Amino acid sequence: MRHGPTYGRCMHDNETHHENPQYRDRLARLEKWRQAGVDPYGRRLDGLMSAAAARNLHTAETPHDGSPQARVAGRILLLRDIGKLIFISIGDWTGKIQIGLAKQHIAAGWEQAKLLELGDIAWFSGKVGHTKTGEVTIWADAFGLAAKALLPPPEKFHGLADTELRYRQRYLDLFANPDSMEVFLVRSHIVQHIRTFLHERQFIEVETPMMQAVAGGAAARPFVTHHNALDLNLFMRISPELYLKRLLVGGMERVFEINRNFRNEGIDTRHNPEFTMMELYQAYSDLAGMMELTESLVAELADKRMVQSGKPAGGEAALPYGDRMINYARPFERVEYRELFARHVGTDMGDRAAVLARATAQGIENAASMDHDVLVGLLFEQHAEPALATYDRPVFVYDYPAGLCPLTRRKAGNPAIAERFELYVAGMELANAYTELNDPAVQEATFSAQLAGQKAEDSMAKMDHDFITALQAGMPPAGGLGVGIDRLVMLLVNRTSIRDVILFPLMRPHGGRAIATEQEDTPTSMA
RNA sequence: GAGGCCGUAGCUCAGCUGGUAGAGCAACAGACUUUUAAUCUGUGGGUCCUGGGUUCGAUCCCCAGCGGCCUCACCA
Repeated sequence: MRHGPTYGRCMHDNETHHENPQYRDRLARLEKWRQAGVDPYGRRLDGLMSAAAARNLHTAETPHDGSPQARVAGRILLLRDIGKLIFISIGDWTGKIQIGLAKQHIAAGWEQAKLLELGDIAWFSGKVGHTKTGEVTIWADAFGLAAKALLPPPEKFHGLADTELRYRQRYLDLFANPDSMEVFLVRSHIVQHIRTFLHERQFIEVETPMMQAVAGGAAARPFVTHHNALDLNLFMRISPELYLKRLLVGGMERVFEINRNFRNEGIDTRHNPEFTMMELYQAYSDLAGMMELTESLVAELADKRMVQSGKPAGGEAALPYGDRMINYARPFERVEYRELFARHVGTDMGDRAAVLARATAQGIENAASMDHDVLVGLLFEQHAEPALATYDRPVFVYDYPAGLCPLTRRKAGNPAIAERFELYVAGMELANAYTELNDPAVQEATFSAQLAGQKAEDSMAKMDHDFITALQAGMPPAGGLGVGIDRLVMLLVNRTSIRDVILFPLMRPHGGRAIATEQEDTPTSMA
């Protein structure tokens, strides 16, 4: 989209729409800068200090008019012109700092100082002092325009509240709403900490294909795309699992990947079509190893967050989420799938007759002809999962019915149970782990059974023969773990919508489906 | 995909049983050398999401469409 005269909903209107007068006023002011010999779109600035660093230069001994010199740059968020003195608050991604522009100190540049307006990006240098009310202030002796803003910024006190504009024009959200900037800075720190955590445990980070001829490793509908030169339909991956396991076969004993998966499913407060997963595999480990790893990682991250938000480390280990508190103190709660099932469904999950009766009473169609474990899974979702939302601590649910986990090793001495856990926090599935299946014959059989049970419209899944070949070459016994990064961030920064922790969540384009369809018909290549 | 709620000035929001739209901030003109969402005086600014319908008359009622949020379904 080109420069428009306004934000948001009207931006699809073209030149027939009259221009926003504020846009014209700003264009006129841009011309004044040019007439003053200033390029309103500046160049590289050296020797800059962050707003936070500049503020930290100020101490109890600092005199009013300041002593240490600082040079800062940022967006003008507040501007109070009181005649021969202008107070400006600029913001950068470390926070805000006040600038004092006094006519007596600026002299020749005073005319230009009066040209500055809200939203402009500017730099200032001067001494760090304070006002008589104690506000830390850079008393500027030099300044300049770094970039002219032609659009007026959102309201200075309320920020940008319109959720649609916040997601579609995230750049506005980021500079107008400091809380939103904070979310994404914290997100970056969380991901960085995960990498450090895993590197310390001798994992290496890898990248595996996002475009796959066979989309495997999870039960989900994939997106379809096409490679022109090979004239080949490809799927966007729904999981990196089958590739990461190939690396175990190759001898990479501890691998992880933090990257996007794509699932062609619905969108809601916990689901975005593209989402970020951390997936890892550790040779010679198992479910218990994954549980220890997950608990350490999540508890550490929660602890870091508590320290960041000013709570003493080692105290009450709780973080707010929505209208409640989640307590991340170790050890997390552990509960067996079978026990939860019995508690909330009311029968033993191994009791075929009782399960069937319960399912029929529930109104599940064709219950009698359905796989027993699938029925168990349905009843679990209906009764036990909602109960998990009431826990105020993270809960490991472990030992799943084998029929629900085709890529998982069966429990020693109990082939009906798969060595799998899911970690639930505030009712959300946050992590998922397994003792991996490394027997190629069993793997092939479970794949086949899974494919046979698939509905026609879902059967984009195919047998991944090369993966079976890989297992035949020998994969070490291993533990595998997946953690939903977006959801982890949601929990740690207290946002109940996944769109608040994804910079650019998927939005229907303006103009609706018609435009999307037109684009579909357009050739995708110039060649 | 289904249901509920929503779309009003650049931004944040009011707008009664239907009578032709308001505030704050922002903008424009002016005053002001320690403000803190600065203050004070004055001025301008609207396709009330779009298109139909009902009505003497629609921001308001009805229908359809577009977009958003929430709940549900599929999924993690």
